[in-house]
Amino acid sequence: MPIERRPLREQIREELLSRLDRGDFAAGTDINEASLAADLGVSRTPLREALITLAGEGVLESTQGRGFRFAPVSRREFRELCEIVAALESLALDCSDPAHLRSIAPDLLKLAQDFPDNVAEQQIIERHDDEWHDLLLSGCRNERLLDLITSVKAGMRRYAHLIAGDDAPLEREAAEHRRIAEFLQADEPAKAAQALRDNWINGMERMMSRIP
Amino acid sequence: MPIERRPLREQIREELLSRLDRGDFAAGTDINEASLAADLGVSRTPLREALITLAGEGVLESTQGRGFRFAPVSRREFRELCEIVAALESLALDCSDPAHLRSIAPDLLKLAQDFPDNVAEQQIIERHDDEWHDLLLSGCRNERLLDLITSVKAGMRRYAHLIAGDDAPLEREAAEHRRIAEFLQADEPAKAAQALRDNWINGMERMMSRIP
DNA sequence: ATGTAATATTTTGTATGCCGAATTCATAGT
DNA sequence: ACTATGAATTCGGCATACAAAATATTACAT
Repeated sequence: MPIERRPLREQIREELLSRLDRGDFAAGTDINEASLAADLGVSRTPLREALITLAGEGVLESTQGRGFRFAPVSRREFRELCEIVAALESLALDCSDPAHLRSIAPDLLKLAQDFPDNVAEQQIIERHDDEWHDLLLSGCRNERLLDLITSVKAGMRRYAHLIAGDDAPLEREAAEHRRIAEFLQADEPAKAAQALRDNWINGMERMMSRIP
Repeated sequence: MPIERRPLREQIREELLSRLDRGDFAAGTDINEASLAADLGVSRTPLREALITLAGEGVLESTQGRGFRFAPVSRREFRELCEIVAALESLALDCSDPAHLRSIAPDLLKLAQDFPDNVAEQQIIERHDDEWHDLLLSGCRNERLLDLITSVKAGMRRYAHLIAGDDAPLEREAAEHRRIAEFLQADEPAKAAQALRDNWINGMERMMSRIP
């Protein structure tokens, strides 16, 4: 087996993102590099490198002399992010091979149907949703676009833990996923792309009330 | 006057990008951190921070143990970037205040007409083109989107110096800009957005032959 | 008591140093 | 002559050390 050898900065970045998912960090509060580095068991150098990448992705803010802090959440920014991801994922569908889309349609349908069954834990649901979108975009031939989508979605993880509870929206989410998959199966990619954009906009509106 | 106080990493990033515009760096060749740092008169630390940022924007690549290199150019990647920027700028138009768009239309028209006059120097032309697009997007209310566009365009700077020479494409570029401005003046934002997307796709095709 | 100035402390930003991995060059064996 | 193996060297990754800025604290004056 090939043993894992990746830069510390990447591992740190992922650790910070997953802590973010758990809602560990209070938005807007400053990050103390020394204490966080000690907590993670690394030195400040790779930590700062991770912080800088996260700042580039919009997860963090920084100001001269005051270091980094988790960017505060806002309805406005969440709307902006959703609009962006909607456009990007829609473009990704356009860049995909229609034949491939048809071939994955059954799996997408199946995944969408499994959705409401295991509403056990929050983390599971998010994973499930990500998995669905990843599969949807798996046929996209625009590599740069996929990277970009991943990066923008990282900026949305600050909002992830706000979804907790409330099952009703999930069923609608699943219904919309089914709808998209059906369009793909029927070989109507344009309609699927439109439904995908709608899905993001609807999901945004469902979230809005939960954001301060 | 408020004296400029910005992190070194940002100044370094911009210096590297402007060197890129001048075609100073051969794509694909490895970067030697120590010598580049010495050349810039800074230490490796802020240089690496700038390199990491640029890698996040797709300007550089990095592999474990081999450090950073300027990502090689390819027709494929250039097409991918153009498709992305076309979609993003189009979205930015959608997010703009129609009234504001109408109000800047005359200026956009004027700028587009000035275009072919001063074909003196390459740098001037690029600045001019950037200025036009910046003005076009100046009414966009999606801040995150504007940042993202800036970031993606940074990744396109590797292709900038390939445009040198050849005036014919520039006139077509100017004509397309005029067309977009006219749609805005006529209060037809949807058609303007379509023309903008066409502009990027056409510009891409004009460039294609120049990329190895 | 409150505001301000001077100082101390904390924390970021930058520089330097060390270690290990990766590449290169040399040498030996086929 | 060519490949393979090992030594030497270069270079990136990470840690540590230092410098500068910002914040907190205290003393003093009004």
